Amino acid sequence: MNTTQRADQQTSADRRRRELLEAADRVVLRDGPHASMNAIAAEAGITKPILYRHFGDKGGLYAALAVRHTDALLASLRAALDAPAERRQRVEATLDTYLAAIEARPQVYRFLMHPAESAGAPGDPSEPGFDVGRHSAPLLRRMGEELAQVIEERLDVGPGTQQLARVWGHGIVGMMHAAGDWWLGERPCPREELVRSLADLLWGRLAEAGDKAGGPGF
Amino acid sequence: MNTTQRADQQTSADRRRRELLEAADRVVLRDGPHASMNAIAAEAGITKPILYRHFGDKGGLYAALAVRHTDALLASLRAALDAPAERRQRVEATLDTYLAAIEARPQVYRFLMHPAESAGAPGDPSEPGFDVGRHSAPLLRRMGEELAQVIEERLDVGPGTQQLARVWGHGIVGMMHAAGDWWLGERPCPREELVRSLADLLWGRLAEAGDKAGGPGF
DNA sequence: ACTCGGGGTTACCGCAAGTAACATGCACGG
DNA sequence: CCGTGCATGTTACTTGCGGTAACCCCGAGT
Repeated sequence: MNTTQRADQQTSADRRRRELLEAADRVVLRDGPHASMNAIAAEAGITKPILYRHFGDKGGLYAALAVRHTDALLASLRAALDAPAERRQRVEATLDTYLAAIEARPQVYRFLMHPAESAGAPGDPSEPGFDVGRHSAPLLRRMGEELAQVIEERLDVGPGTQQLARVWGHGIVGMMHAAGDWWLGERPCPREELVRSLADLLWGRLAEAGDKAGGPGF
Repeated sequence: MNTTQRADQQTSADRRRRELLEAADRVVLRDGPHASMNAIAAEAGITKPILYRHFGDKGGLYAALAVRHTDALLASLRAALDAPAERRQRVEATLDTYLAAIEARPQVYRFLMHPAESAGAPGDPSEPGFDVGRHSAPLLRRMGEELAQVIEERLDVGPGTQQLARVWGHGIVGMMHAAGDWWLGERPCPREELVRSLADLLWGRLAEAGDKAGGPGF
C-alpha cells in the first residue's frame, strides 16, 4: 500500500540517518572536529555521496550532531535548574551539572563549541557553510536563552525584568563556559570548589570584598 | 659593516613583515577568517611562498595578527581597569571599553575568537595547526589572566584569594564575552544599559532579587 | 669576474569538500 | 514473466586550498 510503504521508507530512512549519525559521532569523538567526510563514511561502512544525500553538506551533518548533544545537555541543565530547592542550591546544582558534563566528555564539549566556521561577507553565497554571521557555538546561545527564560519566570527584579533576564542569562552562561573551559585545561582545583567560587561571584562577593591595603585611589 | 648591515636587514625584514600583516589584516577584515593565503598574498602584491617564509604556516600568520589586535585591546582594558576610581566605576568602564571595541570593529572581534581550528588527537602531528587542545580564542585566556591579576592585586577576600581571583577573572571575562556576543548580534538595548545590567549582576542583584509570586518550592 | 644570499616566482603535491554519472536491487503494473 | 520506477550505492571526477620544491634575479662583497 502506498501509505505504509511511504511510512516504511520514512522510518527506514530515519533509522539510516540515525546510524550514520552514530558513526559520525564515533569518528568525531575519536578524531576531533576535523574528521573528514571520507573517514565518517568509512566508519559507517559506506561512501561519501550517501552522507551528502542525507545531510546536504558537512555543515548539515555537524549541525545534526550538535543538536543531538545540545538537546541532551540542555535537558540535564533544565532538570537541575527546575529542581525544587533554594536558589543558591539550584545555581550550584546547575553549575555542577554543566561542569560534570564537560569534564566527563571533553571531546563532545570541544566539538560543540566549534560546529562550523563559515562567516563570509553578508549576501555572498560563495561560502557553503550555513549560519553566516554567528560564529560562537549555538549551544551557548541556546543555554543563554534557556536560562533567561527561567530567570524571567522565577525572579522578580522590578521593571525591565525581561531585558535584564536575557542579559543575565547570557552573561551567566558565558561565565560558566569560560571558567569551565579554563578549568578543564588547567584543573587548578576540584570541581566543587569551582562551583562554590562561581556561585560566590554571582552572590556579590566581588562587590563586598575589601580593598587591599595600599591600593591606589582608595 | 657587519652589524649595521645585519641591523638593516633586520629592520627591513621587520618592515616587510609589518606590511604583510597590514595586508593580511585588510583581507581578513574584508573577507572574514576564511581568507585564503592566495588572497592575502595577492592583496600584498606578492605570492604565497613569501608568506610562508615569513610566518611558517597559516596558523603563524593568524597568530601574529591576533597578537597585534589582542595587545591593542588589552592595553585599553588595562587602562580602564587601573584607572583611579571606585570599583564599580572601574568595572563599568572596563565593560564599556570592551563592548565599545567589539561594537566598533566586529570583524576584528569575530576574527579574534576564531584564530584557527586544529584539535587533533594529542601526540598526533598529522594536523598542521598550532595550538592543539585549546580551541577557544587565546584572547579570552589572556583577558582572564589579566583580570585575575588585577583582582588579586587589589582585592582582599581572605584566604584563597589567589585561586578565587583566577576563577573570577576567567568567569567575569566569559560573562562579558558571551553577553557582548549576544548583544552584538541582537542589539536589544543601548550599550550603557548592558553595562549597567552586567555590573548589577556582579554586584549581587541576582541573589538579592525576590522570588516571583507562585514560584514552586518557595 | 664570480659566487653568495635574500627576495621572488612558477609549477607542483596532497587532501578534503562536493558532484555527476553510472550500477544495482526491489517493489509495483501490465 | 517482463519492464519501469525509485531508492540506495558506487566510482571517478572537479575545484580549491594549504603547503613545498625547484628555479630565478640582482645587488653586495672579495
